[in-house]
Amino acid sequence: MTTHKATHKPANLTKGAQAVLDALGQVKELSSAQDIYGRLRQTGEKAPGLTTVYRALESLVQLGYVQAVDLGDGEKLYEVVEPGEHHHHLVCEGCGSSNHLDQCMVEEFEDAIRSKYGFQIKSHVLEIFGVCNTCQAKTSR
Amino acid sequence: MTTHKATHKPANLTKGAQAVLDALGQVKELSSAQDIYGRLRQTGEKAPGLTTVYRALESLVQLGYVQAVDLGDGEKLYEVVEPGEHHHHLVCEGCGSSNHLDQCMVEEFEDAIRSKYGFQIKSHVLEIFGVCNTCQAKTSR
DNA sequence: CTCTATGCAAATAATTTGCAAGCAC
DNA sequence: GTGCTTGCAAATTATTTGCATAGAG
Repeated sequence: MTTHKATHKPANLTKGAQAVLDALGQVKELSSAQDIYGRLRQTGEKAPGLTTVYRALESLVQLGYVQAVDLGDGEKLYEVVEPGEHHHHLVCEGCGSSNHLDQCMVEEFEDAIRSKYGFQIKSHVLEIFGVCNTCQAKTSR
Repeated sequence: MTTHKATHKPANLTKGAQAVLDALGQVKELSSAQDIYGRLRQTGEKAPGLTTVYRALESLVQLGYVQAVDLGDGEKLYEVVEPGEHHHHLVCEGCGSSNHLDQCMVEEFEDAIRSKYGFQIKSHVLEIFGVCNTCQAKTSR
């Protein structure tokens, strides 16, 4: 499986969007807009404002560089993805960590759904909650 | 094996919760807390307050009579389900309608995920967005 | 100069919380 | 009376918008 791993060099990005993308690229965990804003404030001295962060995220999502994830707790989370890609998470209720599923099971069903319901899939949301390996050990202690 | 298909008669519900459950049972579409609140105000003369609606929904979800759905647009939607059940939706971006998937594809993967990632699934979220049959016809016009 | 990007403050919107009154048993 | 339920208003939180300034070409 040749995943043609060519991380498109982000271009045409505003300064703010670039800063946000960088900040987002430095963390492995999902981050909220406010997280990013906070992180930028600490790191740089000339950090973009919250408004800019929101606007930057909006365009980055639009451009496909960033994926938005909504875990239902009132704030959206973001993470960097390969342009056009997307993925889903295993969110641990114990430690709050989230790992990517290396494969999107929904796509396997797209054809079936299309033919069964006559529904053409444009996008989807899939997040799985539970207890990760590590936390299972801790809990059963 | 008697499939004992007895729609558990909701008991022990507060007046408010009962009203909310009734209102929710009368609509086929997903409804927001505010929707329900509005509907209750119109219908009855002695309608519960917004606070009560929120609190009722919270307990109904807890009890398993109602399922909460978050489509990522900032407000949670609710619908009545058989106690303990849950299901996912095909949400049409054209007309906003949403239909249930008659089967939860995620459950088929639970074992695979458990053994592959050592992750124990407690719950999950799956919503599919696209264009329904009807709207495809309209759009291609 | 002209246009887009940015930032601050104010505006929204959904939901939650504090607290006093109402009802059930 | 005691305790759970309710409702109103105020508080909270995330996000958006108005508007005026700063920066790029």
